[in-house]
Amino acid sequence: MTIPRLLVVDDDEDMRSMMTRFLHRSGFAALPAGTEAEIRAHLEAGRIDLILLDVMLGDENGTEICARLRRDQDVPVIFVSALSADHQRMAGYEVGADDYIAKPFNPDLLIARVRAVLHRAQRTPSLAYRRRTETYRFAGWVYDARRDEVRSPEGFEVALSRRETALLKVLLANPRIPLTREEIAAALDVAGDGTDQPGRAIDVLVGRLRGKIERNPRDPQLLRTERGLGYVLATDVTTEEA
Amino acid sequence: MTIPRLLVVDDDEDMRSMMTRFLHRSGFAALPAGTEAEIRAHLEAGRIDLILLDVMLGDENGTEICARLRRDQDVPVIFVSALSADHQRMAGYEVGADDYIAKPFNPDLLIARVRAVLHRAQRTPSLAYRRRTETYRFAGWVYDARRDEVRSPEGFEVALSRRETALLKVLLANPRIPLTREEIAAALDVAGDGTDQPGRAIDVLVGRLRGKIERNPRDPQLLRTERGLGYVLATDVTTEEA
DNA sequence: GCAGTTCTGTTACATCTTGTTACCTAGACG
DNA sequence: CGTCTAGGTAACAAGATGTAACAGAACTGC
Repeated sequence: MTIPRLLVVDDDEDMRSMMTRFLHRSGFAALPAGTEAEIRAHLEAGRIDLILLDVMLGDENGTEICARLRRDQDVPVIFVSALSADHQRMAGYEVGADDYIAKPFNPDLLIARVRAVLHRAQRTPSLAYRRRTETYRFAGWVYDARRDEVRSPEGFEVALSRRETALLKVLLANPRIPLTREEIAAALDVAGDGTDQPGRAIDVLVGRLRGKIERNPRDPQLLRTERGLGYVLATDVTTEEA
Repeated sequence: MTIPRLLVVDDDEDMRSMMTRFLHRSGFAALPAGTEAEIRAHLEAGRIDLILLDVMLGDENGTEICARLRRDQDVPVIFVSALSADHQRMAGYEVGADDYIAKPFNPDLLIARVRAVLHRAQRTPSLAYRRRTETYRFAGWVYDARRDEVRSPEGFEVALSRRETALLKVLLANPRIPLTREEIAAALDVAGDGTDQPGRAIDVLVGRLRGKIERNPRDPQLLRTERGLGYVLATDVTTEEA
């Protein structure tokens, strides 16, 4: 079972990054999107398991977007909105929403409801009555989250620093999805204070992780560079519950 | 589509009949139940599409019932409860609920949420997403899109830059079809801003790719020039699904 | 506390990528 | 053969990325 891929649609950058961060921490892949065109592009480009859709998108309207999507897409949609009156919720369900969450929301509750919808959509087993994923495998490597240890394909244990481990987790939560330095930094700095310096910390961190998990760090096969964009874990990841 | 059959589990007779009435009015079959034994009897006796489960059932506890049901049943469950605090909701989702509705509730909203869960539960779990072609072969060369690597007929891996790889992909997608510089540029610049300068970037790029995949770059056999028109990949291409 | 070790961000410089420019060659055509 | 034009490509420049070296922070064992 691969990691669920969610689309986070919100025109507020802060809200989007906040939600993305929480989702990443909970083991989801979260892709940002701002317009209907971007949503459709993502749907065509690859598997999307669920869309978190803001109702008020500047001049756009989330419900109308959802209604149009529903004409040819059955992807699960959860509305996230500051409009919490019953008739507004009703409008959401009428255009085919799977759930409707009022802002401000409890992040843990959001995650729980995302899991519930995903479970019902039969794309991922609900983690509710199962253990949280504890083991990730990729390209022969194994990351055991419980023991917090990494083993190479040959079985040797590789010591990663805290920061390197955090980076690996972020990547494992988003296999094959290019992440910008900003996204990575945001996911690493859970207490993101927004003071994002334009330093090269992420580059150096990536280089250090490469030095430990790449066969030939000068020619990285796993942790690839997306020039002008960021980095991507260029392999599939399988997960197992403990 | 037959009429959905719901189980209404509540120990309060008034609440039960009220919910049942609303459900009937909305075209559902609503069966009352009060205990776990009754629930299981119904599940075994016939099809049940969804359970509306009160959290506080006298001396029984709805969440525990749900947790036990989940061991062998995947029937959708919506909790209906006067307990609306976040941690109480979380507890509901943790035992596998599909939704959690606080009392008192708006009957129309209840119906809408029932419909949403039913829709999601009854949808076909197909939604197979098509894999993209992963391997291209041409004139002995192999381009593995998954690994993003190119191998010469002799088996050597050839390192292409991102831009060169993109060009190769465009050509592989259009074998034997001459492409103008404008068409190539448009295909390469996904975020085509329309500002197409008449520069020689494509010519130089073609030259660089030739330098890597042509036996004799001065006498190109694969990436031919169509004088006055553009360039063409002068070979057949076979593709394989992963 | 304290000294040694490890971790992590910054900096500086090397390297890689890619578009532009300038100049050259190959064909076309008379 | 001379001229003209499209195309080839070396050289350059700008920008992005890789990484060694350094220093302060954090941590460890005592």
